[in-house]
Amino acid sequence: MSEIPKRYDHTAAEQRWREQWDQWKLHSWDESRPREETFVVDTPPPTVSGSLHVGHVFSYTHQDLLVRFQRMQGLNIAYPMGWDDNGLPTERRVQNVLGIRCNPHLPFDPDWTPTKVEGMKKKDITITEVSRQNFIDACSVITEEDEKAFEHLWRRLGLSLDWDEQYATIDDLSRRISQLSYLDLVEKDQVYNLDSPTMWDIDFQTAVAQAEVEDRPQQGLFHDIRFAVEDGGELSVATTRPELLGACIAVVAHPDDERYQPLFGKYAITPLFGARVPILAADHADPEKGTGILMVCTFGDAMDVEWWKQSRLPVKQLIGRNGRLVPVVFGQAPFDSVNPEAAQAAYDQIAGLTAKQAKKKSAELLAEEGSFPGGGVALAGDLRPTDQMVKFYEKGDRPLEFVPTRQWFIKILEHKEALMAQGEKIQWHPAHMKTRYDHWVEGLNQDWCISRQRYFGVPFPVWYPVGADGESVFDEPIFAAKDTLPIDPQYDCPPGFDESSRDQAGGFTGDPDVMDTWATSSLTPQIQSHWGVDDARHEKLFPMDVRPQSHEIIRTWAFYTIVKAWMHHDQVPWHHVVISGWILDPDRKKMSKSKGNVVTPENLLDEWTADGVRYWAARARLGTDTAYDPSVFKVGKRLVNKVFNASRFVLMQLEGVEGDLPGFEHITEPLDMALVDRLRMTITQATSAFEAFDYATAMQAAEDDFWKFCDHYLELVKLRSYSEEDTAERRSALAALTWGLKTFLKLLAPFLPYVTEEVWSWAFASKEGRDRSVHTSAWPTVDEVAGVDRPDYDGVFEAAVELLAAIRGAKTKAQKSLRWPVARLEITGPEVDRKALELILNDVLRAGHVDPEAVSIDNGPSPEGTRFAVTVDLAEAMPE
RNA sequence: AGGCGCGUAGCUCAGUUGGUUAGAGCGCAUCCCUCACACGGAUGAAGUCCGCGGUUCGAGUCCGCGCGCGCCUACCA
Repeated sequence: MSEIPKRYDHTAAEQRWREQWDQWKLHSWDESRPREETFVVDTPPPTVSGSLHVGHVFSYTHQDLLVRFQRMQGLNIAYPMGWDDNGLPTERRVQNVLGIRCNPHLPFDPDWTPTKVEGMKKKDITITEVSRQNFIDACSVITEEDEKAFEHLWRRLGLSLDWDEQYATIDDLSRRISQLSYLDLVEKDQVYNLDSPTMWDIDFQTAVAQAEVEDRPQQGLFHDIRFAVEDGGELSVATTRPELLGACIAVVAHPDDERYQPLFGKYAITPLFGARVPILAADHADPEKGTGILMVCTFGDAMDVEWWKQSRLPVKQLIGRNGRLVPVVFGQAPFDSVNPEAAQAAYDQIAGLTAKQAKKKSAELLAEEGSFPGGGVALAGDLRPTDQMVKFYEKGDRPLEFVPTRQWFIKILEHKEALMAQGEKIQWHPAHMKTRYDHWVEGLNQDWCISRQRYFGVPFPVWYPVGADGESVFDEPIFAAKDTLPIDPQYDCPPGFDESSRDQAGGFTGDPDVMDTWATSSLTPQIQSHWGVDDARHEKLFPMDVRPQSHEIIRTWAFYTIVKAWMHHDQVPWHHVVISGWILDPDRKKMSKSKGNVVTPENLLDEWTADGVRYWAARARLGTDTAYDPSVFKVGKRLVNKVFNASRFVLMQLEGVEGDLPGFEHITEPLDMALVDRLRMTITQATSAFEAFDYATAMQAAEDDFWKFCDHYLELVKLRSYSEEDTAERRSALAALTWGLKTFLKLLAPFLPYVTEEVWSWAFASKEGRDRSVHTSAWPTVDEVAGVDRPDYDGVFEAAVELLAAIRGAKTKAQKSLRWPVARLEITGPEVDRKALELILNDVLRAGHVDPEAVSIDNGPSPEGTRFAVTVDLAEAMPE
């Protein structure tokens, strides 16, 4: 046994164990072992350019707790680390830090090296355009620093990740597998490209998918606009988007709406632009809302898009990709007008404006005399405020528009049932999180748009022929061969072509878009398993056991991953999804950087120890959002200290022992048997909780019993174990202490990996094999102590605790030290309790400093809720 | 507007299939340096289990209706 320090220096110990674990390769996946002995985790790759905050510490600790339990079960752990450096956050960060922009049409420049412009004045920075490959290289330079920060924190926190298994979502392997996935879906006819109105962010100038859209409340203004009816009369339309009046293709009311039934089939004439538009019946018109009749524009909202698709009416697109109104010519299809000159004069005043500016200007024009056909004012009454929900890109600042563009889609709408069935095959923890998945799948209304008009990302491995007329033939894409991946169609040429025919009539052109980042991160299981690259490895890792993640990305990360695994493999990607909650600040809002309420994790580790911080995370139940409460760190640190000191005490008792530590066959004293019996229950509870992924309950069971071990058992057994003589009584104590401590260390090891390993190394570690580290030692089972008898009566431990508390209470009330001797102790109680008490009476009397001669025990009633009535008379004075 | 979850001590949270007198920690109060630990320990005070109604011998727990909070979906005339 090595020298035991008096105090726990957590900083030094943590560092020492980190290095030792690395040296032992304790967390490495063993590729040679079979799948059934392996536990595979689909680790969430953090967005590396995001900030590190306590939320990360929280959820990554949860994964690690489960992993550590499985490792102690003897399983081979595959727990890799991924980095999400693909996509907009990285693109923006790299642009800002290096002062560059990606231009995928530029050739790769092997001599270019990134230079930081951070801290320079804005006017001194000249933006350099670089090729996509140079941009990707620059990204890896910048993200490397961010990854270092994560890795440093993760290591300090004691996450048992396999650092030899890392990937990044923009690296060659990830790009290769993303492109392979796309080509596989092309072969399976699950992907198509289409020129159609799509949700479009005017600032990022890219298409976005349904999952990336969020609704935000906005205040809109109803404009009541008078339309003339061709055969005479008029109608009034209420709209919040008067700037789209020129895009109006029809006016619709509900088929049952008697007010408008006489008008169906007639035509209306729009004010200002004099367009002749049909008046039609449509189910989506709500008679209660507005005036009950509305204008359909291309495109004001998703309903307009839906209705337009089945209407066969032309598109009159006014909103451009930059969000400004595009120039159009009135009098030419589709912008026909009964008065082209007036229409053009009106439109020229709003062309080039943003939608917001055009809205205001349109209202002014509509309020002018003569704006209504044949004289009068088209804008009726006052503008009326209305609360509306408007679709935004989740990262965007201005509302989405529907703009016709060519995009790639994965078919998901026609697979709702199958995807729902896949959700059924996965165990969700907690179970109610599955309803979020179900709701999302039920509510799908668009196929998955996977193309983005950005520069930094995984390109589509596709080219298009360019016809003799110079137009790209999008219906005849040329796909890359799978064995050439990853490719970039901006540099690489399709088979049979060379660079000279790029973008030439009769030649080819590369697809300019990149994939949605989810198209890559939906493949994290396949990236880790090296699907399509290393079949043997794939078989050993796929499907995985567990996907840990948080609940807000069920509709994206979980959903898309399930989609891909089903389409590629007809399998679920993993058998369990484990959902962590959020850390909320005291106002019950999610902690996030933008709200300025994040706490830097490294300081927490310094102050409260890594184990203490892990304790804090482990206290939160699965899937439950938890208020940030720093007082819990203190409790964690207290537990760490307690483990250290209690262990020191136990091992001091063992100091004189020759040879092996006493085995549990020496456990003969009733109190010691009672300790073993308590631990049987604790082992059972902790194990079944962990098997259900409920680490919080597992920890609570271990922690509660450990405190009882310290506060009660150690106090009771102390004086018996102090004895110098080698008696059976003492040997029983030492055996129980040894086994008890060893078991508690194991039960607490997943939560407090550092301090338990430190203590383990003093007494229990072997040179080789699983017992070298507590973290690979076997998780305790009740079978180990099958040979230890139970005490003859129940409640032995509880009876001892109750009597000792009565003795201590008397001393505390008298404001005496707990060592103060007891002159007389009278105990009365029912027979069954007295029998139990008698089994351990000597231990209690020793711990309470009671002379056995001063005790009387009688049959009699005890007060409600107690076993005994106890009278304690203290001695007059403390003996010298 | 639908759905999911939640509402228990000043605070953060446990509370199994309904079953004596509802628990823990923090905080608070009083006390104790004791040969593992004062980075410790002992003892104690503290609750209308959100409200109303119902089922039941019995409800924090089950059912109904409200109220409040969070989230997920839907909602751009």
